[in-house]
Amino acid sequence: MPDTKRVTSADVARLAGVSRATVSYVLNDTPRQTISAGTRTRVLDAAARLGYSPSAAARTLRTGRSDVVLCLLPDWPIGPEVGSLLGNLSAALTRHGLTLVVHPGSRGERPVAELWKAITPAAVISYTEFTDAEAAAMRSAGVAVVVAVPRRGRGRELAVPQELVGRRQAEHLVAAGHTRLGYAYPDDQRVRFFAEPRLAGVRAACAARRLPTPVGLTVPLDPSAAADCVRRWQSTEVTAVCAYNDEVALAVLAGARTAGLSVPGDLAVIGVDDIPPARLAAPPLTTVTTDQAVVGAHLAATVVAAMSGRSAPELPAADIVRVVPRDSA
Amino acid sequence: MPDTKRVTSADVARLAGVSRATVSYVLNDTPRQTISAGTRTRVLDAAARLGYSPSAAARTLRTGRSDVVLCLLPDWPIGPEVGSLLGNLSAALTRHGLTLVVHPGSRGERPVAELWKAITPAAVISYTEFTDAEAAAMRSAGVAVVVAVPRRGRGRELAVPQELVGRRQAEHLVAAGHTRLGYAYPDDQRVRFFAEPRLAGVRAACAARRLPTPVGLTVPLDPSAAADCVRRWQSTEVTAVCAYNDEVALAVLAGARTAGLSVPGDLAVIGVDDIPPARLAAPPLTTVTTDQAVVGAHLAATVVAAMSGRSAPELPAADIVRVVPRDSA
DNA sequence: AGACCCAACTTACACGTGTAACCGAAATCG
DNA sequence: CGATTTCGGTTACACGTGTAAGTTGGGTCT
Repeated sequence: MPDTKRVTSADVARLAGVSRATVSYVLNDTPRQTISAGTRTRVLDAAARLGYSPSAAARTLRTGRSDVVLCLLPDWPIGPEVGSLLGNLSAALTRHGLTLVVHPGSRGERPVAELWKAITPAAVISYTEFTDAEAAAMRSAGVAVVVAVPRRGRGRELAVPQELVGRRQAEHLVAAGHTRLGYAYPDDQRVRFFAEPRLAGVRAACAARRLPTPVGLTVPLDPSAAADCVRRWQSTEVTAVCAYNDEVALAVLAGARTAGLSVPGDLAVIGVDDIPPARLAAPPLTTVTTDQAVVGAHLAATVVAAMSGRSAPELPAADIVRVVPRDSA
Repeated sequence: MPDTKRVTSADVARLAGVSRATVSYVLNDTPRQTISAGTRTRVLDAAARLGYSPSAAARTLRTGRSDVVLCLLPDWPIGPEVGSLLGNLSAALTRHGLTLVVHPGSRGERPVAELWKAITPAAVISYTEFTDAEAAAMRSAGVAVVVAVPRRGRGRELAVPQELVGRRQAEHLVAAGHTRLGYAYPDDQRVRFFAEPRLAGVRAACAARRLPTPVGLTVPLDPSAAADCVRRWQSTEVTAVCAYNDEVALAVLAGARTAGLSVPGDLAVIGVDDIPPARLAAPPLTTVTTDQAVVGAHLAATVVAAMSGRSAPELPAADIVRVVPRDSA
């Protein structure tokens, strides 16, 4: 490795025969600063020839803010929906001149506090609450903080209303004539933050229709264990279950198969996410899907709003959560 | 937003009644620099009281390198394996004092060139080849470049040898007595870089045993379309198929079901990845899995090796790819 | 007692950039 | 024709940090 020295704007200036400031003005299209066409092309040419790229560190240091948005991901099992959301979010932020980077949850080895220091992002998106001290520290460093988690205490949620997801599931089953519902709770403690509000949504939908409260069971991703759950549901006269997500729903399907029950005849099942295996299951799985493109765009809009101190826009939640009807319910 | 000014090391120095350099020495535990216990605690105390956190930009600017490793992800459908790999990679890098951030492929809207400038990473991990110009630019900026993609031309691969994955699939089927194999190719053009070498591995295994070359078909993630593929295979006397991954394998399963064939009686199927739905399928899906923890650790080791100019360590490939036997093959 | 060393600091500079302030010349205006 | 604006730049400073190169004063060795 010859370890060539970094090419700086001074090198460009020297080659173009102008001052370093002129280079900066040309490259940043600074308004209210006039540059003759001749020198402009000379500077651009020199920059291209040298392969100049400005130092992000120096720029960030000088201007005080970068165009990087940092997304802190908890230690979740990351599936296609999260991947899709991140892709859409990245695209949406790019449209606003921002750049998304994601930090996967590293088994809590290092506190998040260390990370945002190391990046100096313009904004941080987090799916976990910060301590007040952390939030204050970030604000004082000029970082716009966006917490995309359903806040228990506060009135409105920033993220996709997970209650609504649960409600849609229940509504679909009730519309099909079911009156006694079950809820298939995930075995993974890490996703509790998602599971709780979804279950709450199912409960709310049942309560609104004066139906009995759904009987919840924790369903492991294992056919025989799931079969036990299915038998328990049958013994309590449950005819349809809402699953936390498609994987749990597939477990319920497998459990029903093992227990010798037919779906949806003996038991109807509805999932969440519409992962690719859902439509390949036997029977094809009815599920609830969220339009991640809209969610990504909304999250991006929330970020830019937070950066400019304005308040977040509304998310047209009702329009983006819909049932994908297949054969399992 | 009161927009409090950033607290700098000068503030800490003032409060502790020492010079700014002393603060830096204390906070960085600079070797060969002696600090009395009294001032050390005074500095530490002042820093804690003010909530001081050093400016990453300034530090990066001064030292020339940051401790951030940037991973560029192409526009792939991101599943649990990728998520698991990233989590393990992040943990492994953290163990080396590095921080991982991931950039999800944003539909090619912005060239990657823009991004590494904006982050000033110590290293970049990419799953796509760079142009020579890009690589040169990054090297000249002091970025260690690691390309984790099977290089066609070169002899050895950096990433997990995908050929080996295919070989393992074929070996398992052959060991079960199958002689005429099929290959279920994914419908998604974006994963071609993974699919090609896996298919090559299957071909190689067949050739080594003097078996006919596998008959490849592109299998969409749709039951009836997959059923067509299954019938084609049956008409060419294929008794077992290797699928590109578990999703495609599930499609084959669904196709066989639709076509009225039994698995593994009429057709054996083996997938790749061991995603959670695999064991929930009917029948439970035999699959090939890769130990992502080892891969993550190896990738991290490769990165630190590249940063210090050394050559990459060997990956014990043979030990980490293994078959998960279930009922489908 | 003088030479010397070492602990414990401080002073001073460099990293690469953005931008406010300044400046000469040419053009415009009253 | 003098005053003033506009054009096309340059000089100079600040951002916050790491660290090499001094600078003390007190102790040690010869």
